[in-house]
Parts: sequence; C-alpha cells; structure tokens
Amino acid sequence: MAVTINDVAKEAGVSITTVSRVINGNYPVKQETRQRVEEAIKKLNFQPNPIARSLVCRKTNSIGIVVPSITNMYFTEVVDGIEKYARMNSYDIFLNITNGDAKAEINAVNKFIERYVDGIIVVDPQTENILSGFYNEIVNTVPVVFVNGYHQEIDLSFVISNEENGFKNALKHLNKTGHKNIIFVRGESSYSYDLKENIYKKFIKNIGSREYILTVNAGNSIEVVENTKKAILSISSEIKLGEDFTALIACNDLMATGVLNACLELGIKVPDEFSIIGFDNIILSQMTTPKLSTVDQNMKKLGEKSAEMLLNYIESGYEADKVLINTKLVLRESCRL
Amino acid sequence: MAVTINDVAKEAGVSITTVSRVINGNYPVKQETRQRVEEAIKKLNFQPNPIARSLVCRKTNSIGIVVPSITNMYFTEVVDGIEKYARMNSYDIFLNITNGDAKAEINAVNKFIERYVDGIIVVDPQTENILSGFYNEIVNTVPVVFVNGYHQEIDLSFVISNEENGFKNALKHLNKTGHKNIIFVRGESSYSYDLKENIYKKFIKNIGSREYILTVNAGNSIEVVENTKKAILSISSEIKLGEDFTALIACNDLMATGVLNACLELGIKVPDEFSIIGFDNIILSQMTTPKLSTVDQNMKKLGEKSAEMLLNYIESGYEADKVLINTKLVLRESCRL
DNA sequence: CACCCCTTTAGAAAACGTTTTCAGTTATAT
DNA sequence: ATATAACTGAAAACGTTTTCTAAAGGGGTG
Repeated sequence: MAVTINDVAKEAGVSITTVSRVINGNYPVKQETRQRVEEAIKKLNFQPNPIARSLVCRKTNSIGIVVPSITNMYFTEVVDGIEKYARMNSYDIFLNITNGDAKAEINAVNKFIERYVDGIIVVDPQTENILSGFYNEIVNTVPVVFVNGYHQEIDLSFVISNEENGFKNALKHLNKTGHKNIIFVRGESSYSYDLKENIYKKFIKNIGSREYILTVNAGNSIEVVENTKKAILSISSEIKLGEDFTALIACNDLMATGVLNACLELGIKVPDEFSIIGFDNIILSQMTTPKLSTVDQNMKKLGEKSAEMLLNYIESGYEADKVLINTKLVLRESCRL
Repeated sequence: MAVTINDVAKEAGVSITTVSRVINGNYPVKQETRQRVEEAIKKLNFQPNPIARSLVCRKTNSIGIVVPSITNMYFTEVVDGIEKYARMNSYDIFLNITNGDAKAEINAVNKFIERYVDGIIVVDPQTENILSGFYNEIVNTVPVVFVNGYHQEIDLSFVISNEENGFKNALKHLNKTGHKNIIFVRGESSYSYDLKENIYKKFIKNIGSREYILTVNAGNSIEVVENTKKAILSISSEIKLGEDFTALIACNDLMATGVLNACLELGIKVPDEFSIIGFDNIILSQMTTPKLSTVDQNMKKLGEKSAEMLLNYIESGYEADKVLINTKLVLRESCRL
C-alpha cells in the first residue's frame, strides 16, 4: 500500500540503514549517496511511518490533555493555548473530557499512558487525585503538568495563575473608588474559591467594613449564570443593592454575568449605582452590556506555558516545579473608574 | 521497562501466540491454558502495547478532528459531542485547530493521515477545499465526514443541520406574532449566510414587506458581537428600530447578542418594542437578559452523529452520504410569543 | 482393532516499518 | 605504515498479530 523505507532503498540502490540515516541526519552519509536517496524519497513521496518509528524510539510525539469541560470558555482558552504551542513544536494532541469526575480523570491519564503519549497536561485536576498520591507515581512514568488546582505542599509541576494578586487588586480598586461594603460571591467548594474568600475576609476586616458572602450552587456554565442571578434576586429584598452594598466581586465571570443580569432585571444601574468585578476574563465578559470589569487570568498563556514546561520535561527530564502567571485587573464598564 | 507479551508467555509457560489468542479471543484456546494465561496477565498487570498492535493491524483506534476554532461556543459543542461518542466507543481523539485557514485545514488532514488515524471529522470545512477535489482523493485513504459547510452536489459525507427549516420557522413566528418589517443580519461570506439570505428574501417578498439586510464584518466571537452592535448603532439614526422595523433575525447568536446590546444602549425594550431571534442556540443565548429566542442547531447531536457515521465507515467501509439534523425554534424572552 | 481423517489446540516464525548496533570497508591524516 | 575518520550494510530490536505447520485427541470406517 503505502511506500516504505524499503522501496526507497531499492530505488536509490542503498540499504535501508542509509535511507534512515539521511532521513534523520544523525550519521554521516556521503554527499552523492545522500542526494540519490533524497531524490528517491521525493520521487516516491515517502513519509516514514510514525507508528513503526514510535515502536522503536519509544516516542510518539503526542501529548494528552485532560480537561473537565470544553463547553466552558475558561478551559477552552487554556486548551487553545496548549494546542497552539504543541502544534508549533510538532506534537499532536489527544483530548479527553472528564466532566469534572475524579475517576474519569484517572481513567483518562491511564489511557494516555497506555497510548504512550510523551506527556500529559491536566487542567484543573481534581483535588482528591492530587492528594491521593496518584500522580506522584504516574510522574515516574511520564511527565505531567497541571494547570491550576490545589498545589499546596505538593511535589508536582504546576502552572498557576496568581489569583491572590489579581483578586487583591480588584478589591483595592473597588475600595479606592469609594466602595466600602462589598459583596463576595463564590461557588460551593474549590481551592480557588476558598483562597479568594480568605483574601476577601482579611481585606474587609482591614478596611473595617461589613462582610457579605454569597455562595451559589455550581453546575454547567448556564446554570452558574442562572443560579447566581436567582441568588442575587432572592437576597435583594433582604439587602439593598446600591445602598447597603454598592459593589460586588465574583469568583468568576459567569457569576458576575449572573449578577449583572439580576441588576438589569432589578433596574439597578451598573456601574452608576452598583459596581461589579468578575474574574478570569473569559470572552463572555466582553459580550455583556456593560462590559465586565474583571481580572485577566490569561488562560491562553496558562496553556502555552504548561505546554512549554511539558515539552521541556519531555526533552530534558522531569523535575517538579511551579510557575506563576500574572493576573491583571482589566477595567471596563461594570465598575467605577 | 513495561511488561510485554513475552513476560506473560514465560510466566504462563506458553508461547506468545497463545497469549495473543487469549487476549483477542479470536481462536480456540483450551480452558485450562486460557485460565493460566489470564492469571499471568493479571499478575503482571500486562497491557498490550497499542503501538505494536497498530503497526501490524493498521488500526490506531483514534480519529482526528479538525475544527476552525475552539474558543467559539458553536464548535465547542460539536467537538464535545464527537468526543463523547468516540470515547464511549473507545476511540481516542486528536484535535487540530485551523483558525479557519484553508491551508491549515489541509495540513491538519495530511498530518492525521500520516499518523494513520482511522478516520477524520472536519467541522465547517473550507468551501475551497471541498470544491478543489482535495477530499475526494483523501476519502480513498481514510473515511472523512464533514459537519456542515458547503455540500451542494458534492459526493462526500456530511452531517448537516437543517438550517432552512429552522430559519423559515423563525421567520414565520415573527410574522405570525405581528411583525411585518424584519431586519436580517448576516456575516460577510459563507454558504450558510447565503442560504439564509435567500430564504429571507423570498419570505419578505411573499409577505410583501420591506427588505433590510445588514452585513457585519466577521472576526472572532468578541468582534462579531462588537461589530454587530456597532452596525446596529450606526443604522439606528437612518432607521427607526421599533417603528420602521419591529423585529430582527440574525444568522447566529453572537450577532443577535450584539443586536441586543445595541438595543440596551439605545433604550429600546426587547421584546416589548423590538423582537430578536438568533440562530444556533449556543450557551450564550441563555446568559443574556432577556434570554435569546433562537433556532437550536443541536450542535452536540451534530457531533455525535458525525462520530457515529465515521465509526460505521471505519468498521463497514466508506460510502458518501448526507444526513440532516433537525433544527428547532426555541422561544425565550427576546421576541413576542 | 488398526487406520485414517478431521478438529482442537499449540508453537515457530514471518510480518508490520522503522532505528540502532555491530562489523566492516574505504579513504584520510599522521 | 598505521591509526583514525568517513561511510556503508546486515541483522537485531521494538511488541504485537497472523500464517503456517504440526501434535494430540476423537470418531468413524473397514
């Protein structure tokens, strides 16, 4: 069927060894011979079978990426960053979506290992899998890098967004522009939510103002927006938005959008009467009216950086490391300037 | 390093042939022998090397998916559908993002073929690649199915969303709920936009009303929303929204969102003064206030169906075919009911 | 009962398409 | 002349599946 190295060798009148050498250029071949081989390759349009290659070299030039969801604009940008970097460096990528299920995540990783991928990136790993030590074993077999997720005192490789910094800046901005009482909205349970809540509490205590934490039910992207909107609507009788509290900071842009939708429905003017700041800077944040002020996590860079680390590990060996990606407050229209 | 079929054979005291046979169950093996082998496999935790397997069987149990963008909620759901179906049937998926570049699409397909994927799904193929005959050659090598895109008189396999039907229904609904003058907004050039424009024109002529076609510049998702908003804003002096025209139908939900944003800014009440219907039913359409009425394309099903077709081709041989997926008008809050 | 034929079961070896090791020959430099 | 470098090929290796060959067992026939 397909043309093999044997056909080329025959055509050029050399051994397959020589053909292999001119292909890989890792061994001296006489100029004249090389030329003959190259002509044969071109003439027959020969392309080395990567499978045969993989078998002997134990290298597949592929990486696996496991991600909780792909209908989530956050992850989508991370994956985009990974894909671009990987492809630029001629790695192909396998995709596996786990729906945030811990078992599914483990299965995905094991499947990738069986497939002999050269490396694995896990976006937002399940905390229990990190803590169980599962990955500490895996990492002896194949390099793994994680994008975000729980990483305290864990000897694994992470690319982490500097959420503290960005979140603190958002809080500061709100306060600097005259807001004292600021609502905090978070989801049910996640390392990142806890992190932000702690910062929020400390900040509020520092400026001596009133704390208000709203926890909304998780779910898919649509549900997050919906649930947040409902939650805001339901507290709006108990608490006067725009008076008792004049600002709100949300753990992500979906929640912020939900808040915005609630304000629209309640007739509360954003940002004139009420300021909102989201987090992440997903594309949605530029599709609302007013456009959301938010903290840019640079998901694309998170993805690129994780891919860069992974490829380095593949080439030069694995060694646990953590790299921090800066976040940046981006002021748009949903808060005072 | 890893345990091979040889280790198992030695452990069980049989030949590798026998081990292979109990693994694949394609040849009679004495009950007792089988048991011994199975125990050895379990004891050593043997997993056949898929690469060696691929080399001899010429089957990789993987499919390639090429998609213009992954930060586009439309494609994202298609990919989600494909991934789920493929994984359920134990195929792994390779992902390649082309950014809508025709050359990149060709490269992606060629790369996948070099990798010996068992099949390829191309989402929204570039019309020029379809017309050039490129794929008609490819299809002799490996099955390919397309999701949407140009498909007139083309002898290739498509899963197509029945856009005509859904679009017509949306138009009818608008007219039935008292709208006569309806604006049509489309992007620059695409088979699907042309299709809808033709239906629109015919419909408007039929009901004897005034035609107004607004073409907005393409770009990424954010730009589409933005450009549409600007376009609406700029025609709003020339044309009285809510008076001259009381409704609008857009070629996709991003455009519809842009329109909605413009109305919000202009103080035009949706749907009381102005009705909007989008197209696609991407998640964004449920995140706006009011929620967008739209035509559901069931992208997930498009993905699933294309994967189903592809796997059938892989098992039973390729044969060009077209299957139509129904669309459905979903009425929410952005238009009269 | 001996013989033959067929079925069941099993292994040796070839094949898949590469890379790499080993051995060897020729040319070049000292 | 000799050591070294440049160049080449045969064969082993990677880990499977599959083909080919064959032994063992069972049942029917003369």
